[in-house]
Parts: sequence; C-alpha cells; structure tokens
Amino acid sequence: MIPVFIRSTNDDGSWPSGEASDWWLHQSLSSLSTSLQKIGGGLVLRQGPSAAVLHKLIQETGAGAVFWNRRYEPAVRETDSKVRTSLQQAGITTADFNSQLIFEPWEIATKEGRPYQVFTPYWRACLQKGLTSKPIPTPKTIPWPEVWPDSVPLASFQLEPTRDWGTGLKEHWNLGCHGAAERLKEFLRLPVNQYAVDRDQPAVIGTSRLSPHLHFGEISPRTIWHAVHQTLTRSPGDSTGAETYLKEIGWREFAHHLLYHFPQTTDHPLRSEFADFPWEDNEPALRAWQRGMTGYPIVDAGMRELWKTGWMHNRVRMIVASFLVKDLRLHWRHGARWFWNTLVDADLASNTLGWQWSAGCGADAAPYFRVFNPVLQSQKFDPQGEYLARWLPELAALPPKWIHAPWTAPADVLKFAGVALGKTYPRPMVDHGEARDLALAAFQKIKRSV
DNA sequence: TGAAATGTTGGGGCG
DNA sequence: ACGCCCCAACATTTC
Repeated sequence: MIPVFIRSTNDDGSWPSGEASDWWLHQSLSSLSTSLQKIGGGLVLRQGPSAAVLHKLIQETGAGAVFWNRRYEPAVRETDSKVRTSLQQAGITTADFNSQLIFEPWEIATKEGRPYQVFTPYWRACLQKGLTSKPIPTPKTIPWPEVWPDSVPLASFQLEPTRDWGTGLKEHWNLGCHGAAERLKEFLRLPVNQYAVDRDQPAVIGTSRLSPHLHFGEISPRTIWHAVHQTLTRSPGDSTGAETYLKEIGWREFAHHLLYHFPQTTDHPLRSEFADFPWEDNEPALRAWQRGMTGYPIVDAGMRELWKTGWMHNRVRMIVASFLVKDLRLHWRHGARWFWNTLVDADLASNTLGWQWSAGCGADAAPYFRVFNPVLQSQKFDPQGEYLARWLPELAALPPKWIHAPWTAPADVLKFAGVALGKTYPRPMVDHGEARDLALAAFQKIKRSV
C-alpha cells in the first residue's frame, strides 16, 4: 500500500484554496507523513493533474488498484468521477469510501424523494436513520512496498503563507490526527451540558473548535458522534449539551446535503428572488470590514481574531456576517470569499450555507428582516467585554459599560481609557439604526417580485 | 441561531 | 377613597 497525496492542478473551476487553508494543509501533510514514517512507511507527494499523476504512479509501481475517500464539492466531484473512469478504462480496480460525512448527501430525502431545505426535518430524518457502524480504528501496520516511488518535497507545494501569520496560527492550533483527538478529548472532558450555554460566549472556550480538523479529515464526524454518545452513556443526566453539539455536526451534514443537490449555491442564491437584491458596491467599506475597522467593537474583534488565528467564534461569525450583508449591504459573496481565504476551516459546503443563511437567501435562512444589532449582541454574549478587550487592545481600558459602543461613552471616560475616536479607534462607519432601515427598504424591493 | 414597535397590564403617585 | 395618569414590565406583533 502506498499512501499518496496529489496537489492537483486540475482546471476544474474550483475556488483556489486560501492561505489559511494552505497553511493548515502543509502542517497536516507533514504530520501525516511523520505518523506514517513511525509505522515504517511514508507518504508520497506529487503535483499535477490527478489522472495523469496516478497513471504515472501506476506505471512506476505496478499498482493494481486505487482507493480514495469521496469528496462532495461540485467541481471536484466531476474531476474524481473522470479519474475513476480513466483508471477503470486502464483496467485498474478503483474503490471510493465515505470518510467525511455520517450520512451521504443522497441517502437522506423527503417522502417525495426530494432534498430537504429545512434543517429540523432533515436532522430528524438523520437521527431516525441513526448510525450503526462504528468507526474503524487507525491501522497499526500497513503492508509497505519493497521499493518506494519518488516523492516531491512538501516545500515544493508552496503552501506556506507569504504573509507572516504563521506565528499567530501556530499558537492556536495543534494540528494533525493527534491534535484532533486531543481536542475532542479535552472538549468532552467539560460537562456535556455546559456546551449549550458556553458555546455562545466568544470569550469562553466553549465550542469544540474541531472544524478545521474535520475539514482536513484529521478526525471523522463518526468518531465524534460515537465519542459523544459514549460520554452520554458513561454519565447520563442532562443531555441537552450533547444534543446541541451533535446538532452542529448535523448542520455540517446538512450543508453537504444542500451543496450536493444545489451546486450553484456557491455563487448564486438558493432563493432566486435574491438575484435581484440591490447590493451596494463599496470597496472601502469592504476593506474596513475585512481589516476590523468598522467602529463596531464586536465586528472588529471578530474580524481581527479571524485575521490573527484563522478562526472566528461561531456567534461572532453570525454577527460580522449580518453586519456585512445588512448594515453595509455588500453581497454575501464578498464575505464568503474573505472567509474562504482566511479561515483555517474554510469549507465550501459550510461556508456557502452560513453566508446564505446570514443573507436570508438560503435554505432555512433567517428571514431577511432579522437584523442583528451589533451592540446588543455584544452586550448579550460578551457582557464583560473580555472578548473585545482581547482583540481590540486600543479599547481594552474601557469599562464593560462602554466598551460595546465607545461612541456613546462620556468624553472623560474615553480620555481616561486613552481612546481618541477617529484616531486610535474608528467611529462607527454607519449608524446601525439607519442601516437597518435601509436594509429593510432594500428587502422590500425584491419582496414584490416574490 | 432578533430587534423594534406596539399593545396590555398593574402598581403606585397624586390631585 | 377614588379615578386618573404614568410607566415599568411583560406580551404580542411587525419588520
């Protein structure tokens, strides 16, 4: 058995991976390679068009079969299917497996046999189907070949970032299968029912933070499912936390279900009336959002956490998304692209679902008129302003009472905290009240065409 | 997995 | 003592 990773250069129209993802992939490959070496093998790295690379490897090694795990993004699905055909035509045995998901996107359907478009009934159907098979443990030994084919050096993939954010990322993540397993263990050590409460507080480590590990296949959702159920069996009692957490795994499944059945949603709204939405075109506003300089502390804290660590707390993702789409009325695609490029857990399915949900144009979406108030959200979920102070050092000296909306603070409070609005920290780039009215007015325009 | 506007109720101040 | 008004506090509706 020869483990191979191909850095594919397929011209399949898929979005080029972002820098944060690339960074993770680099570390993850290096970690996988080390693990394989420890059990006497290794990982062969190659670059080029998938099919051509595989055919060449087969020629070099005399391999008779190729196995891989299924992928679900629209563009790569097509590529993988072409690869399969071309291998089979050459008389090679192929087999593909499911490692990424608990439920295949096509095996859950409504009574009419159609895909679900609302989460709750979808998840109910999943739970009813249940998961019977147990995850297969990591093999202790693998039959290795006598002679190894050449491998290109990992560095030749040029996955390491050009900008210096490696230090910020490294401090926050422990990569690889081992890191993923550790993180799951740590997460499950917390009281299970704590999750339902803590997960919404960005200042607290209350979420599992497994998303990048899941995305890169360092841990499978089935492993998580079983570990959570085991914890429940060991210490029964209040299971709301566990159910809430598994529901998040469910959203990930749902995202893949939707992307499989509605592949156009990566770029186009699922609800077609939103194609006519009067989005603004405002480059400086987009830049202010990206850089965390909107003047709304909770938005800026989130955007800076993202830039620094390649990750953002889920509650804050919803807040910054609402701000981009409703307060600035910039197309959700701008947000999706930015997240794609900066998140270590960038995942086409989850990202697409998340942004369309926020914009109100997707499946099971928040109605468009549901506009987040960035100040209220901040006060509600970060009451002490700890999260704000952590990511906005220029506001750290402001007391909790004023840090959520510095422009409302008395002059002497600002002065004492060393805050000079418009100088050390921007004034709010829009008035939320006015922005909300404008967003609702814009919504009225497309509502008529429904 | 909202927030604001509007409606309702009930206690208390006050003439 | 009584009715009136004010306005929290909560509930409902609307965006």
